[in-house]
Amino acid sequence: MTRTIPVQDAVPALLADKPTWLITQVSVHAHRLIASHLTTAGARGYHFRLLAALAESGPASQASLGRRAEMDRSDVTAAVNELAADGLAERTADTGDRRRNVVSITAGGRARLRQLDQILDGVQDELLAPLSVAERTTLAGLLGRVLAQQAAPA
Amino acid sequence: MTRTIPVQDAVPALLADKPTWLITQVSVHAHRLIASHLTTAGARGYHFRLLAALAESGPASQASLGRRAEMDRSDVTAAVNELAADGLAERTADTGDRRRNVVSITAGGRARLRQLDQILDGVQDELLAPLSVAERTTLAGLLGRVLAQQAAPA
DNA sequence: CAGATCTCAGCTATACTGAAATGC
DNA sequence: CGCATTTCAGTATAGCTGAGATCT
Repeated sequence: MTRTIPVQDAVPALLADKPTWLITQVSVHAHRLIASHLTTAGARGYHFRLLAALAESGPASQASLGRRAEMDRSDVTAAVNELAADGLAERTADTGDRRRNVVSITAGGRARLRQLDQILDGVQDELLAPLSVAERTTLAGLLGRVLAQQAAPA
Repeated sequence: MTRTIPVQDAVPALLADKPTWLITQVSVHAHRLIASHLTTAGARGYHFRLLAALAESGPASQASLGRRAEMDRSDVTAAVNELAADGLAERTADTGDRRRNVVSITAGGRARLRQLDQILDGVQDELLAPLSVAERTTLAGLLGRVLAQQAAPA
């Protein structure tokens, strides 16, 4: 299997052989695909993450949303503003705990979530095109185990 | 390096099941490990990348270095300044093509490269601790094939 | 009192763009 | 002329910190 990389501009083996390099490069590629496809649809990655969290776990405070979608507390505020401005989510006061807002997904938000999910599924296919279904499962399993260690370290 | 992640704030399945999400999260984790270990040694990731490129392919122009180490042309300038200030690389004029600089690695640079390489090998072990040797090979192979498609798309 | 929440202002690192100066 | 190289200035974005106001 030959790759068309000019010899003079080849990535050093000392680098190319390291798993962290492979992961980083694939991640960069994935990020570009996602940003490109979502931008076409007028969305951002965090829009999808927030809508997914809202759809799966129901209305939530912004702090909880941030933890579930792996977003900083400061950035959730602006992101929810964007979703609300587009009618995809609603922000109301929490009558039980008046420090909090309660953010809920709207019908339009659910439709948007389905649309973005389809776009992202297409990105998975594009990114993993060289791999068979079985290989994609293997890859996801290995990555999942690496991540599990991070979430629950020794 | 902070780790939070209470159990009740689980990542939505719609997200957690996507390979791009797994890859991104592992990449973030890897980046934190690398930055943490290299900072302790007073280095940056691009220092290693540049030194590796210089050691493997010999003296090179900054443009070629940037392509090999996946760095922007603008950022190579500052990075080479840092290496030169530490005596790890030397910048001289190219007598054959007077647009170019020729950057060479020094003896100190080679020693530094060996040191950083050992640090990064340790990071690989830490990141991939949950996987067997065979599984690490499988993971690297799968990621390599995904990347190969990126470098030489259909 | 300690601690959680929301918001805003601002910081830092990274990646990239534009343009000028020089030379092929 | 087009194109490559180096350099600097500036932009955009993500991720994060600090602090204040409010509330449990």
